[in-house]
Amino acid sequence: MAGIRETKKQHTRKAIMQAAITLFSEKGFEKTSIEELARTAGIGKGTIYGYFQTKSDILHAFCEDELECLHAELTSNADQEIPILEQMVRIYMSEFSHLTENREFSRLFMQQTAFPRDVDRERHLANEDNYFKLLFPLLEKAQERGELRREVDLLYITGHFYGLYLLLVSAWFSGRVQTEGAEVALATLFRQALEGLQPRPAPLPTTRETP
Amino acid sequence: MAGIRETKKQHTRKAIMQAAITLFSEKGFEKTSIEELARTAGIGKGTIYGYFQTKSDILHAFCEDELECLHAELTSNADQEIPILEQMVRIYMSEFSHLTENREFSRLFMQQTAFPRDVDRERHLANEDNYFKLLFPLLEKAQERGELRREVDLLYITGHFYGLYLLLVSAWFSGRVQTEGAEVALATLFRQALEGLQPRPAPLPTTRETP
DNA sequence: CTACAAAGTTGACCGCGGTCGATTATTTTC
DNA sequence: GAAAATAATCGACCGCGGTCAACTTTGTAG
Repeated sequence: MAGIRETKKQHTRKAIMQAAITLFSEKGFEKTSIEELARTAGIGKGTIYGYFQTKSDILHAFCEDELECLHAELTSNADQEIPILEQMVRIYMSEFSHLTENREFSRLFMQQTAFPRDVDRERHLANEDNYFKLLFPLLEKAQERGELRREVDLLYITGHFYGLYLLLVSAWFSGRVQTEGAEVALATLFRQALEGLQPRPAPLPTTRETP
Repeated sequence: MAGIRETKKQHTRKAIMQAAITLFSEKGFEKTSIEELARTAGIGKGTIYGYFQTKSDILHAFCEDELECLHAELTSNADQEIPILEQMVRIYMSEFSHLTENREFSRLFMQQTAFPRDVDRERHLANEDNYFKLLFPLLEKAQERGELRREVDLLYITGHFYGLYLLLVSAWFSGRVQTEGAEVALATLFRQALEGLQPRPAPLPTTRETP
């Protein structure tokens, strides 16, 4: 038996998602009401809550799809031979350019991603682990090539890049960084992180100039 | 003339803030309704909107007070002679320990701080500038002492520390970092940022345990 | 003091996100 | 097949944040 119920459920879920994509893109997340969403999907208002717990959850589901797609894209495009700096810039700029496509949308997404509610913690960690699966191999290779210090934990290295990415996004939302200047800024930050903020020790361990 | 109006306004504002502090601390931000807030402050619901534009604004006002207090505390405690690493850890751990005191509260605050709505942009930038005023002198001194590269823009240096702080907070909210482990994690990240993620070209002249 | 203008206050009202018990559709049991 | 059990759907309903036109209080001009 195919299971009429299961079929219908899948169909309804698709309908909700489709309506969400349409309406969110058309008039934005905030301006779209649940009632309108339900009407567009051809179902009752309450039904939505059988599929998603909150309005934001619908956004999340949508973003997760996007992210999955993005990951797939990155995984296939990942060129493990180019310098790690360039790899990281590419990856995070791909993400960033998704952000710029819908500002309001992305604000909510970033707010929930960076500082998730306790309820979303599990899902959030799973998402992050996916990220690690993507990044770790690249970073390991870079370690082997001698581009990254071997004694630094991969989790920390990931953290550095992600932290600087958060900074960039934050600066973008606050208007301190424009869309056009983002790539340069990110590349600069990444390069500085690689090279270190303190002066590199001179080839000859000469003493300080001024005591 | 004392100005009855001005006096009353100040008084009302104080009353709202006082009610907010009480109720937010007691039952949390989300669980406190504007109506209850108004009742507690002894005024009508609509009056609140003569003083604050949104419910979040009340939170913001409260947080700004906190921040101002924090800044004052930091400015007076700032010891410009200790290593910059330690200075930065102290400053950001002060902030962090404020966060841990009220989780729900802080989530909202961080969400709005890191990814502010366009409406709040101006206020946000002003806040950040305050931060810079606090940090820049310390960083400049560190540059002069040779602890930080002189050719790196102070804005970028600030960015590095702030980005890693964002990361830490994010990891704390997602449960990846516990409250107790935060300081060690942050210090590690900061140290790595200073030293750089790529292998140093020459060994550090300071200490060297294992060849 | 009076009349008028300006500023401040108010609660009924709106639309929203989210809940819930009643209703309908599907599956299981016999 | 019918009947019982379970799952899915629905929209009236709730409390909330936020608005607004009517109203009250304060300041000012003659």
